Amino acid sequence: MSLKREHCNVEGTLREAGLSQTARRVAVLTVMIQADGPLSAGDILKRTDPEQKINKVTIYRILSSFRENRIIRELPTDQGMNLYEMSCRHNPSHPHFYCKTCRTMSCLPPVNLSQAQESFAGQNVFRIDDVHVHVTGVCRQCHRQDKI
Amino acid sequence: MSLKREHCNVEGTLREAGLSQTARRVAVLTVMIQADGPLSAGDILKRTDPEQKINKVTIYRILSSFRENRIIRELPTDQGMNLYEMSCRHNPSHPHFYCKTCRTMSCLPPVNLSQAQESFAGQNVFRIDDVHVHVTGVCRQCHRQDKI
DNA sequence: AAATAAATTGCAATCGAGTTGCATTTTATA
DNA sequence: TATAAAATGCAACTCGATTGCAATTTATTT
Ligand SMILES: [Mn+2]
Ligand SMILES: [Mn+2]
Ligand SMILES: [Zn+2]
Ligand SMILES: [Zn+2]
Repeated sequence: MSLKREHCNVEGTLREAGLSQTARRVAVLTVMIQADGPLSAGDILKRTDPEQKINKVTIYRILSSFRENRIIRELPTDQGMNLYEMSCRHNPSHPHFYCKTCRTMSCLPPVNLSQAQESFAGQNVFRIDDVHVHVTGVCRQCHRQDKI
Repeated sequence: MSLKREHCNVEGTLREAGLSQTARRVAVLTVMIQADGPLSAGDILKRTDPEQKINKVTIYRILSSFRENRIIRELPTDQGMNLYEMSCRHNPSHPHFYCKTCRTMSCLPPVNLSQAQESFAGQNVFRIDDVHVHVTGVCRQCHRQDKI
């Protein structure tokens, strides 16, 4: 489920999103593109050049701007913190497996939900306790009330 | 997607789970059974009898025991807090729709994932931004290492 | 290149859902 | 009733994430 091969271009991605090219954004996006799985804000901070000593607030603000621009997607965990991964054409939306024991999230191939239980058996999955589908968007009521 | 009609019995549910019948547990479970959608810990606190003035810590501990006994299931939101709903035979696992605008979570009927986009169109869904499948359990590595 | 306006960043403080330790109260069992 | 076990309240705490504001950096215009 890793990508690596033929992935996004940092400068081009920022330009297309209309985000100015700052050293901080380039550093964070480079980490995200090179990641082989979902990362937490703390993971990202650790993987940036220590010389840059980026503030954690900056990490969160950059992650927010990336999320708003669909450069990354945010994956909530059962532990109350979020993980992040690239959301580009090289990495379309897919299921994730979260191990409650080692608290690691791993990516799973896209699959038909009704076949999920059997299909995930071949992955790094010993036991499945729950399969949860989470749909996000805007409801009719909010659209009617012009909240968006 | 509401239940109401022919739902679980409070005393029987606690007994089957091996949980002692305390006034607090009865109050929380009654709220959960009567709920017409996922509730937050704060929602539950508000819906219990003010005369009982239950402590929020007690709410969280009761929710944990209910979750461990599969009486309820926990639904993480994009806002960093959890919602809870009954996890009994009357309410099998199903997708949820979370509106980013009004921050309300509503239940959706079980559906084939590949048909999700079209199938959810008839619900209180104006626009779908993301369909995320979240699988929870234990990975092979953790099982091998006897962490469980 | 220098000046200006706009956007980004760091720092400290703060938020808030959720947790922990411990004393007190309630429940189950004898 | 007496006793042990479990549940609860209270206060303090954790930690990921957010906010306000001043300082810095970037983009844009002379
Ligand atoms: Mn992934
Ligand atoms: Mn539901
Ligand atoms: Zn694991
Ligand atoms: Zn809404």
